Amino acid sequence: MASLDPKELINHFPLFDVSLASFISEQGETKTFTQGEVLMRPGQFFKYAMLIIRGRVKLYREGDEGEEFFMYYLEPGNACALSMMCMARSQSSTIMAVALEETEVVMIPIQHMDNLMKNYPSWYHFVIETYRTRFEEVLNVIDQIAFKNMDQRLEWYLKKQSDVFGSNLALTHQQIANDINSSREVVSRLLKKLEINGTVVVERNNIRWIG
Amino acid sequence: MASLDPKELINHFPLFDVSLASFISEQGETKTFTQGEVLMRPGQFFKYAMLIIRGRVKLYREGDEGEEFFMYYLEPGNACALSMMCMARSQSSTIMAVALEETEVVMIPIQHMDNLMKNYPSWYHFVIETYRTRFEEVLNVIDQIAFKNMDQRLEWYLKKQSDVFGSNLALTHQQIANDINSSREVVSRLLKKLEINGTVVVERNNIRWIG
DNA sequence: TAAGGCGTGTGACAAAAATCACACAATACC
DNA sequence: GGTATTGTGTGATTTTTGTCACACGCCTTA
Repeated sequence: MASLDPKELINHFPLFDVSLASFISEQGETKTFTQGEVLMRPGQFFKYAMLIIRGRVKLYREGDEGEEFFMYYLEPGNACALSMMCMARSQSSTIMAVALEETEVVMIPIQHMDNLMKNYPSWYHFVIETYRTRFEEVLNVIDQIAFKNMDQRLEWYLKKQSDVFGSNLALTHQQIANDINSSREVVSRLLKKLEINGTVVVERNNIRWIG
Repeated sequence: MASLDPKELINHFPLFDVSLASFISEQGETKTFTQGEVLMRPGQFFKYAMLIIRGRVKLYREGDEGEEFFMYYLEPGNACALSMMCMARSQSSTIMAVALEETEVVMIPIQHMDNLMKNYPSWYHFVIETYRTRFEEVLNVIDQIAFKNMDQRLEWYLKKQSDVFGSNLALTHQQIANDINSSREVVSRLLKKLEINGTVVVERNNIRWIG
């Protein structure tokens, strides 16, 4: 149970001022999720706002028949926007968040929210900034699936992945197909095109993003 | 220039407490947009948070080639979530908001935000609730376009329209096609199916939603 | 090194949706 | 009333994407 150092907190969350960081380090509980563990699932009621300190979390939408659709990752310095809309009466929002690797999270109980909002301007700046970023992200996702074809969506997806993981993407075609809600064969074919095009190199279990 | 009555404000915004309502009625500027006027356009920097008092606003996403994709309506008692993420450095968010009819809006200058957040808990409850609602809405849109076929999307679209406008929808097939980013012919054919199915009655310039 | 699982490649086909071409009915407007 | 405009209906065709069937290579492990 690593104790929470205000300085380290500010390192990850530069918007926080000192008093906020020390408040959170006192009142927040840190929790470590193991790889594959679910941070958030459909219909859940939130008792904590969650800040990512270490690790990586994958957010995706679930369809009625169990399909998945990747939305974005949370990294250290991010917060889970949905967890901060915590006053919500528990609605069955079908969104899933799972830890991609071992992930350390600061959990702030919701009863502190009023206090935080009222007395720590840097907190609500952070909250608003978090919402804004995620909203933009989700709007971009809509652009892709509303206006673009599979080939462009695939390219956009790979670029987004490489922003997070670097140019070597340890992904199978099947995993990609799941993330963009397509099928393995289609992904294989489109990847081949991109390879000819020179934007990727396709290897077994690995895709090198050239751009 | 209708003066702003705190009581009327609370009528539309039941989450507001009295002190908040009177602050807003003093500091907010009311503005009336005419039909078709743009409240918000791509790349705009916000100077005001906008609350809808009267009328109706249509929000949609614009594609690179000028395509439109309908997202949701704002009605009296709603606020424009994006306008409240106003501290943002002006990002070219390609979202459009236009008045569907004559629409009255309370504009709250952003310099009051800190004060509102700090001293009016009912304000930030309202802000969070606004974000939450819109986020959910946008996630539902993603569900539709990610997981559903055109026929289901059309049905969902019509249902959403009827929630706002009642069962008589004064829409042409072309307008619908624009909103869901499809083509007129496809919409015509699917509407015919829905009519046989018994969920709508198709008339010229009008669709009766039966459900 | 043989066997089996997993990841990938590919052709043939099916389904969904977009596009093209045109007919025609309802309404608006002279 | 006649004409133009706008909205709708419908077949034929194309494009895009998904599905099926199967081959094959790589990698693990027994």
